[in-house]
Amino acid sequence: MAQASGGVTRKEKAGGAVRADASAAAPEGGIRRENLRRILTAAEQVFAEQGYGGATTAAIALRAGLPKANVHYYFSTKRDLYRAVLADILKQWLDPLAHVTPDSDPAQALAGYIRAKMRATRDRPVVSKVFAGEIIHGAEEIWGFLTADLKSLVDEKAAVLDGWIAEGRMAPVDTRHFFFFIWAVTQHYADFDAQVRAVLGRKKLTRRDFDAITAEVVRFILRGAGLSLPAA
Amino acid sequence: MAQASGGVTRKEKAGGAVRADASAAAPEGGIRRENLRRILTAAEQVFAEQGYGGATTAAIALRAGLPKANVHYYFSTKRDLYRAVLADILKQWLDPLAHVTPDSDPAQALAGYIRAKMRATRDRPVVSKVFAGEIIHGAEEIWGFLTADLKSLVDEKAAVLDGWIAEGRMAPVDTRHFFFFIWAVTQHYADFDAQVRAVLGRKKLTRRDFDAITAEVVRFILRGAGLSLPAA
DNA sequence: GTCTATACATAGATAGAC
DNA sequence: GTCTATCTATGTATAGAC
Repeated sequence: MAQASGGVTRKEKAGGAVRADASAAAPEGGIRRENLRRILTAAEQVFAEQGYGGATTAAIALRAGLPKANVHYYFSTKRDLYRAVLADILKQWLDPLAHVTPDSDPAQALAGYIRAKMRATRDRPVVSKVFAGEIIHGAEEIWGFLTADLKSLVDEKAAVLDGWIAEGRMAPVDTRHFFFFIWAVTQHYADFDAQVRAVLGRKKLTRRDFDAITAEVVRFILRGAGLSLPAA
Repeated sequence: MAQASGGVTRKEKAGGAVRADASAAAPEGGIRRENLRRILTAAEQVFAEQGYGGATTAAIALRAGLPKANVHYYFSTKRDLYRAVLADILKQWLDPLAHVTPDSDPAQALAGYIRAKMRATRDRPVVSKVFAGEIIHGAEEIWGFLTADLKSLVDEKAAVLDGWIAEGRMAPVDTRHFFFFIWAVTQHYADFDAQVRAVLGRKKLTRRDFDAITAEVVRFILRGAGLSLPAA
């Protein structure tokens, strides 16, 4: 409130980008940070619901609770904002694969990976939908990520699985396609949830539903790799 | 050329919809039919590439090789055109499931279904992408189809599989989710082909690639159901 | 039945007061 | 750093000559 903006004699360059200068006492610690977060969250939802083409900056601003011009202040173009949303998403996309290491038990490691993917699906379905839309429409914006980061990681983890196969610890499958199968099935429950609910005749899937589905998915995929979990 | 359009004294109602009246000798059999086909094909591609929101009637008209106004002559709104494209798609969506009947051999029948789905994926990837986009964004337009036609068909076919399970002819799986798994994996190769190509490091998947992938998919899914094909 | 020209709305983006 | 008012481009849709 008491934000005295006048009287600053120091010259300031226009167009500064990364500067996190919080002159004049930001009361609750970073309006900028807060607004960025609001915009990114809102954008993620609108892009997921409407697609890139169908999303409007007005709708994003509305959901973020900010005026339209404010969105353009932080992201000069709609495409810029879209890229930022994708960058945000990619950061968390690779994490779950950490479960898969050469010395782990195949069934346990893969089950862990699948469960992590299903958990991400349940907790942040919008993320999966934005990602899906991007790939369906050609993946122009994340082509570099797919051909570099994702490809190397898959190559690396596929090699781990190939090792397991060589040791007779799992059935001989095409390991890279095996990852595709895992992604296909897990993401299906985020991206195609409308179809899943329609066919099952459910208005909404409960947490309990999701746990049951996860167990079924794990069983199915492991069996496809000639594995199974101890009955516990 | 010699198309005498004047002199018709017969009164014609405006806004007639379904009339297939080919007055005044259509030389090569149905300009209307031909144009409708061109528009629908073009629209299918543009919707697949850009999404509903990103698609423009101008782009569709351009690809159809017709003036923009002509598109609006046949489909008064963009949404109408979109609905027509979806209707076209839904007609062929259920067909492949015909393979699955109570008296068929489980492995053979399911393999046939999976192969049919993969073939459709390869031959008409755009169809799958339009369908995917529609579901991802809430399936408003095809909700009726999903909850009625698709649901009944799945319920019916799931009952067939439940029968097989009761007879011990396949592993006990949740049969409706089993269909989700099949759709997820098969459609992944149409909808996420960009990701598949990026990770495999291939510019384009050949016909041979596709046959190999299909075989791998069949093996994987059947094994997930405790089945396998005779080695042939 | 076809197509040019155009109306009308809304989109993305910016200028400039605060 | 924020936001009202506005510019310009583009989109959907239509009127009306041919």
